[in-house]
Amino acid sequence: MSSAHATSHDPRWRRLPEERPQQILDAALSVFSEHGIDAAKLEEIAARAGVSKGTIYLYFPSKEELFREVVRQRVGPAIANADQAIASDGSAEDQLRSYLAHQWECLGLEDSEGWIRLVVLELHKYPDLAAFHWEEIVVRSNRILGDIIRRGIASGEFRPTDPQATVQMIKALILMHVLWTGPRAPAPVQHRPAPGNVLANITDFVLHALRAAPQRAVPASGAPHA
Amino acid sequence: MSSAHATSHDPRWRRLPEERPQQILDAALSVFSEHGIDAAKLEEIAARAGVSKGTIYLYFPSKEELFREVVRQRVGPAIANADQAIASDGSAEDQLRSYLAHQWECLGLEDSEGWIRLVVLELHKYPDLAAFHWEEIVVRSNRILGDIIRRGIASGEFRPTDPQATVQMIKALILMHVLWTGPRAPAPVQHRPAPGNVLANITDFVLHALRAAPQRAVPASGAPHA
DNA sequence: GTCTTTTGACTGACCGTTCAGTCATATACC
DNA sequence: GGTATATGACTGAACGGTCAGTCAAAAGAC
Repeated sequence: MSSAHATSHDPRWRRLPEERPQQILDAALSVFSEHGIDAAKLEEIAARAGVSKGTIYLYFPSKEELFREVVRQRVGPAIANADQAIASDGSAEDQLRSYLAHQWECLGLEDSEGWIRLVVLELHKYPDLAAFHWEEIVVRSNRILGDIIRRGIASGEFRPTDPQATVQMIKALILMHVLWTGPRAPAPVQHRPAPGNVLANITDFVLHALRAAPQRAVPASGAPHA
Repeated sequence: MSSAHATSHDPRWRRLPEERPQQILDAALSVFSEHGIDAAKLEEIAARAGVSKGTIYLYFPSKEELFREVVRQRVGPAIANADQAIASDGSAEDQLRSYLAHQWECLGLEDSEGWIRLVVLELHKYPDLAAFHWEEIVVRSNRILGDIIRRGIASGEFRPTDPQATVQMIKALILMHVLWTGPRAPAPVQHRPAPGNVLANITDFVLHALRAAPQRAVPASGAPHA
């Protein structure tokens, strides 16, 4: 509605040069998540951003560069955030529990499943972006989880293992289960694991795999688990 | 320069109507593995089969139907085979060890990594084929592994868990590690896990996660509340 | 020669990219 | 305030490359 202006119709568009890049990046994130890199159509990104195809090229030089910018401005920070927010005190087991819960929560968000798919499936086609992603995201993320494992081993809570290998076990479980519980899971709906149980099952599996063996000389009573 | 005597040159092609379908299916398997469904080009399949593009259409009505036939005739049997060949005697732990080793061996073969990628990440675009794959391959395969788990639980070798959830843990570990050790892994070469260690690490991780606690004493060792 | 099999140029659709033109807004001038 | 002019954000038709699928003609088999 135009209060000051008495024009007969709403303008077909408004000048919003400051907001355009963000609108386009948001639209691109959702379309890339949904369809992957190659299958994402600029027409659809434009439509979701509420602009026309040509407008995208006023702000980004190409589809590939638009993709890079989405990674830098949207995805990178989101993943970095998923790795933060872990209490640094408490037992290694508690830390690991809260790490798993936080990861599961972050990866359950809207675009995560599609983006994981994209990274696993298509990112290798863009080697420099894959390298960027590896260094900036994966290495950092692995170090955080690795530190939890190492601390647990040092304190005797966890049995001695190769921390790097253990990190990969845990990530494999999380990532695969995100794919399997997401909207494009291969299983018919009625056969999918209930998302509520999955976190508990992963946590249980991981902790049993890592906990130090009981010391035989000191029998004790009571089970840590029901 | 020495042709026997009669013909002036070798024929450019021979009529091989019986062998054509197999040649095309083999070529299609390798190209689909390498590039995925959408990015696979019929020209490339034709070239690898040693025929021209038009010939494919003499034997298969469309790219999608060709893909279906590859699944039915090549991939399905291969995966079924990977699930067989497990000794049915011995302890559950031995069975699980040999199951993991056999899977790892089968999935290390040439086209496996590409197909896993394709199935996990792209198959959902073809819902009826995804349903076919689920029923014919996944359910069957999960039952075999599930039986090993159930037997181990029944015999007391493994702690009680939800067998279905456990099957998914194990499959998640195997599948993800196949992707991570394959040629299109996201990690720079020097950071990839050595394939030789991966099987041992997975086996170790899984067995520790599943083994029943020692029966006489479940100790509260370590100092969780330090 | 006839019949079967194969070829590869062709078609049409699709999509990233371009650019000449449109029009909402800002500024200059009264 | 109102009107003229300038700006540049935005549009969408058009272009060029790619690729699944077609078909008339060529090449083998007999």
